Amino acid sequence: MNEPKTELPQGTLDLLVLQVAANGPIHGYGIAQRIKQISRDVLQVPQGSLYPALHRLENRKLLAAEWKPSDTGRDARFYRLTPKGRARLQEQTESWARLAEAVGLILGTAGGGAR
Amino acid sequence: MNEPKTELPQGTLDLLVLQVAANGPIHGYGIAQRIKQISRDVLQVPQGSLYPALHRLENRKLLAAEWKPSDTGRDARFYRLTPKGRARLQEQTESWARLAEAVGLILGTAGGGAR
DNA sequence: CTCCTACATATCGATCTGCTACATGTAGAA
DNA sequence: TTCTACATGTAGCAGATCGATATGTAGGAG
Repeated sequence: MNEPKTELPQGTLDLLVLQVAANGPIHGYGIAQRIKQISRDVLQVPQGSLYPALHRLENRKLLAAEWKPSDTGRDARFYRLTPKGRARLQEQTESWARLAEAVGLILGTAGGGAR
Repeated sequence: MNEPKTELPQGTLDLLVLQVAANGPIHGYGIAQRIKQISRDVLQVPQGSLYPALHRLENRKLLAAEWKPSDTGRDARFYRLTPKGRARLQEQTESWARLAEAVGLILGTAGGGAR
């Protein structure tokens, strides 16, 4: 009934999109599907977040795009990672790891740090 | 030289503050110190983020505050968790766990999903 | 005496980003 | 015909973090 809404913290969306795009050319709609699928429906990316993010990443030359027919025959915009994007993905991934570890440390305090 | 700047994604700060405040009354400055210390200097909370966050949390009745002299004798504002704050902390903690797991799944894709 | 650092709080404005709602259009199934 | 899946896009709002700036005390270095 009440599925908890997991909103994406700032910066997280870029990381996810870059990672998914790193696995080969894929269009926006597909990116959203994959994120949802791989995360077992935990992460759902609304279009209003997705497309602006894609445009952002393209403007910053982290992604490159071209129009090509999708599986269904209709034209879609396929994105692939640029070298710059690949570098950024690595940075972001490390940054996320640091953050996750640090937050884990703080949250671990609850049980009593010394335990 | 270039220490990587770990900026706090939206919402994360509240979680950290609530958690630290859960360990007993503490003033703002002390909260920042603790977060920095426990995270081994990975997480540093600027004043420009900290105090607005504290006011926010107080307005929402997640924290309660009172003026008391600190260890050094000067007056400081001590915060403690309200019952509502405790509930929120639990929610946020679970939410964070879900998010961290989901992001982990996506990032894990790099090595080859099936593996 | 003066300067600098640590303690302690606070606000303002810039900036970024994510979300809701809305708009467009095709194709196939019910 | 109506509804869903596919596929992209924009406008405007809401929310949060950050850097810069301000105030004031106390103690140690020079």
